[in-house]
Amino acid sequence: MKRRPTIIDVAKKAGVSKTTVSRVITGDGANVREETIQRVQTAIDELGYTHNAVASSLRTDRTNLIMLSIPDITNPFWPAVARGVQDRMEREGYAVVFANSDWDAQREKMFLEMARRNRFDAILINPVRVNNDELKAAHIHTVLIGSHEGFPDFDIVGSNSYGATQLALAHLYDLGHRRIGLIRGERQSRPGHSRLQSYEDFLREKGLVLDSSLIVRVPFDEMGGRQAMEQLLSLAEPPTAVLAANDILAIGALQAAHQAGLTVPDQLSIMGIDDIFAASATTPPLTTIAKPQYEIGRQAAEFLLDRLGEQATAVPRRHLFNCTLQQRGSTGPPP
Amino acid sequence: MKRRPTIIDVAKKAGVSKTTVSRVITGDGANVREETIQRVQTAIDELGYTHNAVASSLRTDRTNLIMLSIPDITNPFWPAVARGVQDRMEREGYAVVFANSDWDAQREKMFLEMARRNRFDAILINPVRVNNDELKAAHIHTVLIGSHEGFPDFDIVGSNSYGATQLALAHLYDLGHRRIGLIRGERQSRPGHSRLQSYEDFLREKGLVLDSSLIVRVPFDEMGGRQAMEQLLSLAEPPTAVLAANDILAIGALQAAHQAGLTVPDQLSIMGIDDIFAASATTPPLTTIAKPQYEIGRQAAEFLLDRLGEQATAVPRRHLFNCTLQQRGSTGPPP
DNA sequence: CCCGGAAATGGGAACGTTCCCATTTTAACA
DNA sequence: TGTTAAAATGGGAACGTTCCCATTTCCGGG
Repeated sequence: MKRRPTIIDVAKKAGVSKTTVSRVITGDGANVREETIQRVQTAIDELGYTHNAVASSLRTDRTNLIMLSIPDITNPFWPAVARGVQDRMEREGYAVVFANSDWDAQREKMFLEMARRNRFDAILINPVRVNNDELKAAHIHTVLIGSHEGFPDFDIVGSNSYGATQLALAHLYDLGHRRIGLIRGERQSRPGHSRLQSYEDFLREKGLVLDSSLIVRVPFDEMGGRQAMEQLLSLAEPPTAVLAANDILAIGALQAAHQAGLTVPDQLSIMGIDDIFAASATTPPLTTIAKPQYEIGRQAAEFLLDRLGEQATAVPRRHLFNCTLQQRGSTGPPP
Repeated sequence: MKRRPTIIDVAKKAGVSKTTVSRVITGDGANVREETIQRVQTAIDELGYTHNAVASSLRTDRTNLIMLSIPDITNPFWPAVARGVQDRMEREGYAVVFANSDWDAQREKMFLEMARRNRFDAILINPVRVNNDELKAAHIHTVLIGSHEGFPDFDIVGSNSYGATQLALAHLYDLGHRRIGLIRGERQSRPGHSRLQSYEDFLREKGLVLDSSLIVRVPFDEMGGRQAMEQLLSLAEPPTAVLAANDILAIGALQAAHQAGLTVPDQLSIMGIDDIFAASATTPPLTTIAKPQYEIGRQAAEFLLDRLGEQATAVPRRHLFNCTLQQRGSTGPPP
């Protein structure tokens, strides 16, 4: 008899009904005598009983499982966010599990489908390709992470990426730079867009001319950053400062600059956005814009818990954290 | 009527039995007429039916969910491994989900318990604190990742970390270094141990004296690396080369060396192990030992699939990949 | 000592699926 | 056209839990 013991076995052993056992297990011990609890507990221990969450979920329609869907687990930005999510959700008895889509629309969809079929209680997602309507059609509690436009039906937590870009550009401008390159990522379409918008607005406000050759769009990884920088340096009139849409791109750019024999920041200033771990590891350490990653995760969890409670009808909320300048060594006055 | 449609609703609509619907859904269409399949399919579409994986799992005792439990999602080593796992497992219809214990024994245990209760089909784990017997007691298919000793009952996939250390030390030795520091991590006890062993063996073999002040043990993060390096530099007779147990420690060490005004590699050589992304981003880029991360993940998945098949009684296997030297700019002859 | 209400416990039914086994339909062949 | 085996379909039980509602037990006050 290899069968796993069930609550019925426990009930039999303890000489009570399965209902009583269930009450003990769920901690719904309100109406169970202390002595009975003990008896059940020992039966559980002796049999080595383990709760079957699947059966429980079937009956209750809750799994206590939350999915955190992100595009790129390689980007250290996310683990920091995840920590905030976990700390909050685990306290409420939820387990948080990662789904890494690797920028793959197919995979993102697959995970979404999985969360739905397996009745995950909710999803936290930084969407890659999926849109508002598809998410809505999934009929699962969802909170978005990232400063996305075009998702009117969902709670969103993110950072003010428009403001972050302004902050970065202002820093470079104040140092005296007037010819500033922008390295954008190809993939993360919407925030990239918002950064572009911000860039254009900034130039307009300061009365600088918009030179489209200063805007380069590349894949969202280190190699992309390198390529972009090489392209910028090959211009007849290269920029004196470069802002990359995230630190990974910036690090790639930094490497390319070194390789080209340029001294940073004396001959060229480089900035990133995010303030990931590696940003302080480069030489010179990268000036960047820090986002409150842990807090973002935490706030997203907070929204989610509201949704999981009774706030079902609440209107979609939006919380954008402000970003702060992390001034390090990769920026300085123009040559 | 807010209720989600079930196969019974579908069956009713299509004018067939629920059994037939089930056959269509599970793709077990062997014995279903093409026309019937079509009819069921349209009913499914019209009702917007979605399969309830929870109910299915209850009946079949399979969830097609795999947990990948790792200590530190911040360490870029793991995403690379994960990719190998995912690519292989998803092809077989499994979804891979991350559990990040953050070096926390409590959390690691929690996730293990969760995988068990929720009837995950298997676990891939790089154990932090959990031991052989606890894993065995969980009664769930498990494959270990990492070169751990003390887990006689499980398949293990990892890299030859003993060999990796030898390789690193040989590189430094060949460059002429005779006084080599070792930075160990505190947490990852067993492989750290194996590295220490390797270090001692190497010195013995080369007839070098073992100076215990050259061995520093610190927390497994960047700050740890810095501390360790500061400590080593404060010695009366500091080492001419330093090997760190992983790249993160090495990067911290590199920073500390810069801060102390040392030129790497002219005045001091530094090496890491793992070859994570950031290793090539430092200045100078880090010489390190590369592990075949993707392949490790892939092989682990392969072992797991065997277990999930019929190999239940197979004797535990062990696959250690060899590592290769990634020579970059952080090592050179001693001053 | 009995009564009444609260506390404790128990017995199905239900959750949505898959599997076993039985039954019906199909089609091939004599 | 009848026979038969194979193909297609259907009905109920089972998976292990929780919930509803009924029943029993307990205990203090009259």
